[in-house]
Amino acid sequence: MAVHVLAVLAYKEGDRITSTFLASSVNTNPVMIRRLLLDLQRAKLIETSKGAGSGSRLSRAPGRINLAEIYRAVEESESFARPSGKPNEDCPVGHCMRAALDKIFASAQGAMERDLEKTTLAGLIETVKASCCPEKKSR
Amino acid sequence: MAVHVLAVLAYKEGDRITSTFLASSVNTNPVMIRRLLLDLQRAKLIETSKGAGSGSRLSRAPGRINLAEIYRAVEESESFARPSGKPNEDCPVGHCMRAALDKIFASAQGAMERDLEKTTLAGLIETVKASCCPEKKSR
DNA sequence: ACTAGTGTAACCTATGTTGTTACATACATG
DNA sequence: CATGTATGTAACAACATAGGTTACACTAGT
Repeated sequence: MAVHVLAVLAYKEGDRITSTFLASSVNTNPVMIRRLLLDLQRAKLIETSKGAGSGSRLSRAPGRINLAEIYRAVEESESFARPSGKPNEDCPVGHCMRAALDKIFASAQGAMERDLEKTTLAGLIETVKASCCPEKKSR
Repeated sequence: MAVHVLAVLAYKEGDRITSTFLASSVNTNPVMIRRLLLDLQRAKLIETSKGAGSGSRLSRAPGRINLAEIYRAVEESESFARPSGKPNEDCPVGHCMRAALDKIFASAQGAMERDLEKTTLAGLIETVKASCCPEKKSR
């Protein structure tokens, strides 16, 4: 969903878009969008200004933003891979295993992000345009 | 957690272990374990027999089981990456984007699994033994 | 000052996950 | 064959989490 928002921002490159507009575009409500925008701001992917006539825009060209960055920007607040964060160290082996697994899993996640880095926001948009929009142009 | 269970089974290689034993080892209850074992059976990672004096054991040597298999065995029933499965196709671009994203994400997940394939259950256990157990040997 | 917008908190609801109890079934053993 | 042990599975409560809603303070352009 973060990607969807970024894609809209990329589409209207340079313009400041309000969270209300984004919300209706992604079909959710402004608050969810704003919560998401905060993450993206922290990741320096967008710039947001306050006050009347303001909104958000990309802080970089869509060709210089890759999907791994977006993933990271939202992933850390969604903390995947740690659903069972029990400090339940009843057996020492379990705790050691966790440490070992964390390392292995971090490596795997690294591999995944390296793959995501290969796609930029601009590239994604082109793919979308090419693969789908010709079929149905209106609406 | 699935890995934890498999590790115990690997540790007691060949023996049939009851779900009750595994449950206390992982500090959960037998039903959770059995639910997990069903996934692992489907993935042909373990064999389980019914009746008295029965239980589960690995169906292959721990050196021939890699973490990607385990991940796949449990992941499909946990269906990660599809949390927002809304059929909410209010805008056509959104639907196309989803398709494109699915492809990209599948690729990324593939990269991750390829990384996980590099570690076998036996390898993991060795790592655990080497990195941790020497420090505290008892309990 | 007024208005349009963000940032943020409090709260509710729906959904999923975990834990628990219960029971039918299967099988090994005496 | 009777019995005890273990799995498979369903039903349900307890809990955690995500998503949505409302409300309100604050900021900046007009």
